[in-house]
Amino acid sequence: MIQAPKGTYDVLPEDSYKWQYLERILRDTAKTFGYREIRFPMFEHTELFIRGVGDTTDVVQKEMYTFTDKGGRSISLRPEGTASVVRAMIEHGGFNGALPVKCYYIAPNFRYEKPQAGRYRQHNQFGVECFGAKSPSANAEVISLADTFLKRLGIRDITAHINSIGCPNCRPKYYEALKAYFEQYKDQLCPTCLERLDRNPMRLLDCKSPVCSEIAKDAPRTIDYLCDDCKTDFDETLKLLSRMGVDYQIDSGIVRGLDYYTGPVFEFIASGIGAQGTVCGGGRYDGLVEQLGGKPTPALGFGSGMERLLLVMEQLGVPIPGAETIDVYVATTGKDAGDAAQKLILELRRMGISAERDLCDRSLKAQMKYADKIGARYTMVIGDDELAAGTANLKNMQTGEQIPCVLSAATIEAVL
RNA sequence: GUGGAUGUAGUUCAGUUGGCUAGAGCGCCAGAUUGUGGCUCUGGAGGUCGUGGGUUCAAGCCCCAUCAUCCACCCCA
Repeated sequence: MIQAPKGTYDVLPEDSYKWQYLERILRDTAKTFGYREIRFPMFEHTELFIRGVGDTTDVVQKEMYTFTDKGGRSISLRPEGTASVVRAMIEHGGFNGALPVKCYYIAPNFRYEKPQAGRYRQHNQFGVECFGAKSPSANAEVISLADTFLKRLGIRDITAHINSIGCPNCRPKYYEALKAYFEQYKDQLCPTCLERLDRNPMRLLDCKSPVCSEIAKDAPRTIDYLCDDCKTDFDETLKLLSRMGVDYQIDSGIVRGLDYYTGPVFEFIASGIGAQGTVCGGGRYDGLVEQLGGKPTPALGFGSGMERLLLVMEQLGVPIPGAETIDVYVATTGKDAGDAAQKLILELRRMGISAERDLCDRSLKAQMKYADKIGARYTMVIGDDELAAGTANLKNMQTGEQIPCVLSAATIEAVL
């Protein structure tokens, strides 16, 4: 049997309404904040991610689906959205018009990872990017957007964890202090942390091994090493968040794994959906546009994993509206009723009323059972008697009440 | 990439220390004086026991390999 590739999954017809609902809330929220949708390809030149995401990151080093196409180009399936957005904006001169440019996307990402709870090889992400605004109010707006859609989805008890990892000016001093601190404990650190000490020291703050995390507790914190600009930017951002009613906590362990982040970074972390609890993560990346060949442009954004959002909602028991049902099921019996039913449902459908009839030549009883299972709101039985009389009963499947009704789409519509 | 757990009908699972034609609930299909769903009852369809080897008179059960799923590490959304 051929099954879906590892780390992928199917959304079946009985569940797709959940995705449609989620997407609707996300789009509506983005819209109310003045963000417009951007769409971009599912694959890009590998070079884009190497330069954009960073060639030291795990995402680029070992998780990309990279292949050579028939033209000899190195192509990669998109592992994250931001690099593509920036590329598209630079390519089309998006930063030459009115700033800020604010856009969002809903798109799948691909990473060759080992699947587990809340982690897939193809996952869908809702992402938001804001270009050309350096102000704390831009920071606050983006975080507030995330906070807003989470609330609108009914996801409570999730707070924003915020940190600032500093700009290129303050980072070197911090790195020095950080390295000096961890060097003292070199003999106690886990093997992966030892490696991180050289490659990406900030990741040490994030280690979950008991020994390392104990050591990390007293490590120098980025926020104590911020330059004046970064510090006022951070403080101002927090002030605005409080004013906007966004619950947050400062968390010096938030460091992010993509190279392009600078300044404030944040994650919304859920408990109860397994080890992969980050439901939304992002921050400022002021250097990325220039890095990819555009003119220096301040920017920030976030990505939010939609599978995880759905997991959290399920875990919280948040009701998801919109399960699909059918308005009218027309059951038939006898030889001539089929044609009449066909005509009727065609008219109903033209009016935008969803209508179905038997397609399997089944008994009346079986048709009624089917109507019940698909959640038909009303059923109508047409047989020889009804054809002769020109009327039939429209049955409310919830109450069982039957309403006599002329055999015309217009009268049925009136009853509904 | 590392570690742990698990693979038996569509699905959730039983299946004694290896021993007859492999079971149940739910779901599906069909019936219960032949024109009306939900509740109940009856019957039916549906399984290469993940796959390939091995041990044995005999393997769903034991051994090896392999694949897949789940969970954790790592990493990230």
